[in-house]
Amino acid sequence: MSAHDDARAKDAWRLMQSFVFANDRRAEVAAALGMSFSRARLLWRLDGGSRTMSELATFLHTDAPYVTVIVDDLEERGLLHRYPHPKDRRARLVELTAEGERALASARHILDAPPAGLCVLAQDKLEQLTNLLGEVASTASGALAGPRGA
Amino acid sequence: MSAHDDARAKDAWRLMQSFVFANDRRAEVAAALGMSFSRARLLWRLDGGSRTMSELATFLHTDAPYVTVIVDDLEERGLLHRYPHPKDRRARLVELTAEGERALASARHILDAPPAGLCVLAQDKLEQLTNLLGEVASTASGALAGPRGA
DNA sequence: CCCATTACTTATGACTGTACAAGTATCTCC
DNA sequence: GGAGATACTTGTACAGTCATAAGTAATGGG
Repeated sequence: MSAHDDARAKDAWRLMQSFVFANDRRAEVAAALGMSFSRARLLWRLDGGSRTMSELATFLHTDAPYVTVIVDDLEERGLLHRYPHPKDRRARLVELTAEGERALASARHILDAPPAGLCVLAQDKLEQLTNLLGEVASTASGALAGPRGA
Repeated sequence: MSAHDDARAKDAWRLMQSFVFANDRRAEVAAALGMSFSRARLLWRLDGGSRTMSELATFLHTDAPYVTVIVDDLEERGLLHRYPHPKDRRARLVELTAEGERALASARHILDAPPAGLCVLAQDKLEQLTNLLGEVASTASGALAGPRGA
């Protein structure tokens, strides 16, 4: 890749990063759910099924004791519950409650609202942008799971 | 705007947000500088010239007492220094030291490195993406200042 | 069978960040 | 000229984040 391409990738990255940071919704999600964003991210991870405590620790990039604290808190709020692992009696599984799913839907609703800057783009350009971003995403080979915030 | 456009804007936003979150560099910046990301953001704000304490408080969305604490810390590390306002003896101005500028350059270097997913895009597509993002940015009428993290 | 490892929990401590109260010094406007 | 507001600082309390140490219970491989 030429220096020109590298400069261009840098421009694109800077524009993208600035735009996402300028339209940061994490505080809004945290406020709407009445919890920190990292708790919301844990709920997000439980979308699609149960997880073990250690898997949640890996996902959140944190140590097991702190996951215990977070899961305690969310369980106390009625958003998830723990239950024994069917095969490994050391392990616990965690799944969303109905109320947790509602909280998650609320968070998704906030996060997914596109900023004004995107909405006013011409239809053909919006389609182009989406296709290009889709290509970037598939090239990055990352599953489009929930966002990873601080 | 039609429902179709709205759905398309949503897709673009979701792809963009996921990509930026998946390539979140704030922890890396914090680790490299040995400080929290909000301290790094304060340094970023001083790029381009001095600011008053109250202006920094506004920028960081925090109370004045905490800005005092952060500025105390950064001054103690030799990254910035305070000096009296020439016209308002109540106010203090804050500016980067040479070492603070070096720290800022280091942070910028980390933040600006484009993720692999962008670098492998074809040259013509990369150019298209950059142009579209530039249009989004100018439409959003937001100055491309430093990123705003949590 | 036993030991090292794993899964999770409890306890503790440090740092980050928010918020409020109260203080000093200064500015501005009536 | 003085009262009210502003700029910043000091102090305090609290919540969140995140780490380490040590504990119990269970697993798996030698």
